[in-house]
Amino acid sequence: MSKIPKPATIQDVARVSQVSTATVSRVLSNPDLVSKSTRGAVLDAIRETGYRVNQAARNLRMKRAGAVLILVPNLGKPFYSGILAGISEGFAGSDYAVLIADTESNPLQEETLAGYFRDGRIDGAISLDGGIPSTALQQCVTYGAGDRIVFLCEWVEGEAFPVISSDNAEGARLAIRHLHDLGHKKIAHVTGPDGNVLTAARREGVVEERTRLGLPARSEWIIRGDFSLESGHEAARRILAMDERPTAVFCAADMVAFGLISGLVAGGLKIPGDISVVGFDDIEMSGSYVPALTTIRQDRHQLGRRAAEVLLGQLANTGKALPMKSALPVELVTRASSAPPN
Amino acid sequence: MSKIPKPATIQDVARVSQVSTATVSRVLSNPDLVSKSTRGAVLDAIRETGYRVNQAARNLRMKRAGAVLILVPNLGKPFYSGILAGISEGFAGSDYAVLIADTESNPLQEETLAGYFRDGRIDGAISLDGGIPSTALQQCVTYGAGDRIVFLCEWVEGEAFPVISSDNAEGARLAIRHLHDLGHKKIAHVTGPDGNVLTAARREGVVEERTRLGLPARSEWIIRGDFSLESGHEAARRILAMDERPTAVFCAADMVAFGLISGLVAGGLKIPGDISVVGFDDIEMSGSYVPALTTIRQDRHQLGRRAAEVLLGQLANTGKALPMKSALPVELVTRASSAPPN
DNA sequence: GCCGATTATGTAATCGATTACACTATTTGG
DNA sequence: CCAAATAGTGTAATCGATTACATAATCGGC
Repeated sequence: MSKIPKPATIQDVARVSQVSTATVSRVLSNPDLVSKSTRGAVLDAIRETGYRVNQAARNLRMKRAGAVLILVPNLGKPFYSGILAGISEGFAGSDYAVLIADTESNPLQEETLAGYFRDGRIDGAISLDGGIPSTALQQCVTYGAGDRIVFLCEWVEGEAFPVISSDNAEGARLAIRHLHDLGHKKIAHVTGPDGNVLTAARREGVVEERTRLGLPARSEWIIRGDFSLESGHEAARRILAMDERPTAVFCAADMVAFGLISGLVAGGLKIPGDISVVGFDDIEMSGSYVPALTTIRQDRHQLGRRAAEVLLGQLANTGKALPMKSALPVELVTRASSAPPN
Repeated sequence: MSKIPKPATIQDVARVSQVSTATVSRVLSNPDLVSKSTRGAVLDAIRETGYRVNQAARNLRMKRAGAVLILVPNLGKPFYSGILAGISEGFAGSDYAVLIADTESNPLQEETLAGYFRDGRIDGAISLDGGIPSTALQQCVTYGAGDRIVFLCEWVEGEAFPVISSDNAEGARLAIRHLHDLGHKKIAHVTGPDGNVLTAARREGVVEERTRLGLPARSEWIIRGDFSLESGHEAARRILAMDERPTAVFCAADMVAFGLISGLVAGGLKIPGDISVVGFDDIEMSGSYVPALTTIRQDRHQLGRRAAEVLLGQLANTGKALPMKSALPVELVTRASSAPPN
């Protein structure tokens, strides 16, 4: 039996450094209140004892949960990985634990989110899911959590929570402009699901830019999708059946582009020879897909970091909400799936 | 200003039901010790006050962390989503919070994992990463956490922790047998990265079954990959350059199969016409890929659940470790990417 | 009808931190 | 040189649960 060294408490540190626990606590959380010499002695004692603060005790006393919850629509979508990494990084320095919940596999019950706040299990939340019911959000507000919820990428229309997202409309415009610059005129767009805020923003960008550039618009060139591989494949079927095929397609997500490309290829078309394809997101696979996908890059890592920072700010400021919407820049990444029309 | 109802404590419940806090506590954690009538009164009071136990207080008193950590090699890989869902589900009933860490984006420092245990931030861990250094694991053992670590899918060779995984060798055998049954004789295998336990298990299954069936083996038909799309693509290049091409390829992961297929198609081959392809994992995309991928399905949800159950068992049993290795069955899913050779 | 076992409940210590308040020593201002 | 302000530290209450121990009541056996 090896003996397990039991962790040092603040009492131990106080004893070793010959001060009260109050002073030790102050050294940790408010060093300026303590004289330089005492502070040195305490820090030495901390090093000597290997003391680490017990979060459960601190949380209890401070009436915090010491945790934040991240709501992800579907962990399986590669798009979210970089974002989660960014979020983790953003919270790394803090003493908050990061909980992750998949809202698709574990559909959020109406009162679940508010329940987490009520039970003091979380101090704040970041939602990547724009599909949270308003009623659920209102319940959180009731529990005073209204200023500790941040939306990331997606958001709920009509609710006043801070939102960090990419400049979706600009991304769409960039994609259209790129295709236009290559010489394309007949440009189709595969959208996301109806009712999704990203779908709306990107579609608007498409329509706006297409109008601005004086490009022809046919209603069948706006194809409804749902961000999935399948929907891209379905879009390919539709396009193959069109009398007047577009020469380029901008997809609202990379996954859609993959489905589209394999569908078109299966239908005998060459990419980008016959049809150019542009995606959105720049997920990891996109660079190594065959053909490598031209796409709009979202800085997923940065998005995550920013959301973490905003939430940390809210948690620190005992002050009130700071509702705001910040859009991070996006970038066109030109690869092999787009080329001039022949 | 709406007033925020402050949460009821165990004291409130005690007052309302006219018993001591001790009794209330017992009703919650050890109902049999309390008489039926008192129990009823307490439960009524709990309902009336809307009492929820404060985890921070409970954890402090019980010297637990109330959390478990899941170590995931790369959250971005679609393979992990179902597993995480299963794990969450497994812990749903318990009062453990589930923390998730991505070991690739946030490489685990040597002492980090042990540090989590030492600081009482976690009670247990599930690792999907077989690349944890033995030294780090030994440190955990030092802190008495040796029987609260469970490996899932991957594991560390030579360490005595419980392992839950799929029957990898059997999966490989199934794949080879399937191709053999279709009439293939020249079967290649794209492996995972060297040094990975899954790579080894699957390769052994391939070699074993190929031998058993008396199939020819050429060393160039074992192609080293790394579970990535790129490595599949690279494998395609190699195969295209071979004098004696295999008529079927079994890939150690679906992602590899996707890369392989697109590479082969780009090289002018038809799948499965010229070459049949079988993957491993059955990730979400596989069914909707074009062509739909024949693959070995791992029950990811079940894997996650089992790991959660095993860890919960260890956490409940104050007893000692129960090192064991359990292999869940796998299943062949026949789709469009495999067919008889022509 | 008495004694020990069993059942049901209460009292109070405890987990390990934070912080209001009190106190002393030192500095500042007039 | 004294009152008031400031700086530095300690005492002890507190956060909200669990649980060892004490106590009271009930039961069964002989």
